[in-house]
Amino acid sequence: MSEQPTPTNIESLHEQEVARRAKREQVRALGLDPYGSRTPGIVPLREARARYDEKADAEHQAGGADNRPRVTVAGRVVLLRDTGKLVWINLRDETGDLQAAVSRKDCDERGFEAAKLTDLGDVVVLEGPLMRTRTGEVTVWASSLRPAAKSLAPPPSKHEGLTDTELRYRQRYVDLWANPETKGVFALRSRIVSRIREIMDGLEFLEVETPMLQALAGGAAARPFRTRLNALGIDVFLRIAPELYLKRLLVGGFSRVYEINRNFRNEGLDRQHNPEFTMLEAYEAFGDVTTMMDLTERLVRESARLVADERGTPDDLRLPFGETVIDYGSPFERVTYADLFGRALGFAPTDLDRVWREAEQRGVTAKYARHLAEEGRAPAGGTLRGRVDDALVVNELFEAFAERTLDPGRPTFVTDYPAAISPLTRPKPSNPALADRADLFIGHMEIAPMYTELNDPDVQAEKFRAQLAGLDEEEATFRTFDEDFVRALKVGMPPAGGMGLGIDRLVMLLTDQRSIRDVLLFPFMRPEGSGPG
RNA sequence: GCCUCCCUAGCUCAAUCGGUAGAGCAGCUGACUCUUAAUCAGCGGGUUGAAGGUUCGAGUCCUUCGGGGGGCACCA
Repeated sequence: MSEQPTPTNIESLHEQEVARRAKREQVRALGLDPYGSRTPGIVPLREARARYDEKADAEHQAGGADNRPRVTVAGRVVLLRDTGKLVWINLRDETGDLQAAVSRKDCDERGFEAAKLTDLGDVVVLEGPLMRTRTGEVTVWASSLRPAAKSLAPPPSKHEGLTDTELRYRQRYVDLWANPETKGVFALRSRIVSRIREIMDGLEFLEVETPMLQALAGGAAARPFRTRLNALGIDVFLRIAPELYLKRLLVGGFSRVYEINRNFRNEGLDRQHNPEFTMLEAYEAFGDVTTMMDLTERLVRESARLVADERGTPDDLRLPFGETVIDYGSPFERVTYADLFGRALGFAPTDLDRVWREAEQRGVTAKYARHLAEEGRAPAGGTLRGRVDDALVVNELFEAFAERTLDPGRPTFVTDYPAAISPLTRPKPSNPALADRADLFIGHMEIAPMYTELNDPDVQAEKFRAQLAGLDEEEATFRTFDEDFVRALKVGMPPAGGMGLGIDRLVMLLTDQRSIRDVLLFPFMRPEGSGPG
């Protein structure tokens, strides 16, 4: 046929693909299309198994009338046992596995011949009555079999599946059919996101979509991806956060908005970071950090409940994550930033002499020295104090030594963050050095920050300016002052609470996956074959 | 970007101190109408990620490159 590979081509193919191509031709010679066609009435395998009728089967086996339910099923061939005039085929679809048998006596002739030409990994359609074998296995006893998709690729080990992590990520389409657990993770992810949408919609939050292509990449402190808008001849950025647009909607009069969508950050890749990741961001007019904490706790607990239901233990919201068990059922812990700092370090974050001494001893200020040196502003061997914001150094100590002391099994809100590291957050009226910001930690991961949003345009403008002051040239190109956002605040934004929930990390926790790549269908991978050879 | 470990047949894995690459499954040929990781008999399959180097001899040691895992840095 026209699409047959040339001889030189065929030599380059692996023997197993050659064999499969030959069988595909034999299927065509039978007058069957190896790639199938529209097929009505296909019953999912789990449903087919459920339709098995014990009485009808017994009646038929006793020589009575054949009232056995008949089904049409389709699936990928995951096991194959050819005993001559009887071929056993184990099918798999997204609902599970089911056995079928194709006998020379009971199947149509072309179907039987096609069964003999079937390989592991092929997709086939079978039709026939449901019966139980002598060993008790519910089986579709085929009256017909039709090919639906010839697989030319040799399948992974039918026993071990696909274990090579690189192949699992690069060829997710194989991983998904060969390792059913993988499909389970992504099905659960989908249901978790649906549940979150249900809850948000039920609370009358309006789901919106805001720009992913932005002329200014604001709303967070991260390096953006830069791209080009040819029509206007300008550079634009993939968003690092939707925050500044969602807040504009509060100005416009929407009182509760949320968005579940992708953010892009041009940073490192590791077990908790992918260049694109999914966030829920929500804003509530006349809310504050505490209403957002309540909302976050509810979203996380209800998501955990969904997973617990799935596990068949709906009343036990303690779920495993690696070696630890996380308790989603009890009220989440709350601890202030200063208390946690003091407990872990043994002195208060306001004791700046001690902070600087410890920071330099413990080496957390080294990177600031390096940065200043790179910019040629380094004080030769001198102290950094006075040149680096105290709050940044406090936070270095906090992240390096305090965060890790949190109990990974108890979801915990850390509250009252320093105002200096929270530029979009409203300072606490009772203590302007602190911000009305909280962060939820679970399993040693930061899952969600929550804020009382800043809505004074003058204070916002001042914070933007302060943030821009110390930037190098490269950073300055994407951290431009967002004039329009300040203009929006001048129009007047109601007081509001806001939050961002990292969906991928939440799914990691709830599906017990230690790598973000295991909860992303297509995690970012270096392109194949880019180098020499 | 840095450190470190890994890459052997289609898949999953072996190969002692540097001694001339094996197994199971898959594939091919044959047998088999209740098997289910089917079984039985036979057969083929490798530039050991790539390129250099050391050595009488390299899957094994060294260098560079590619890809991956883990860690650091950056960040959520």
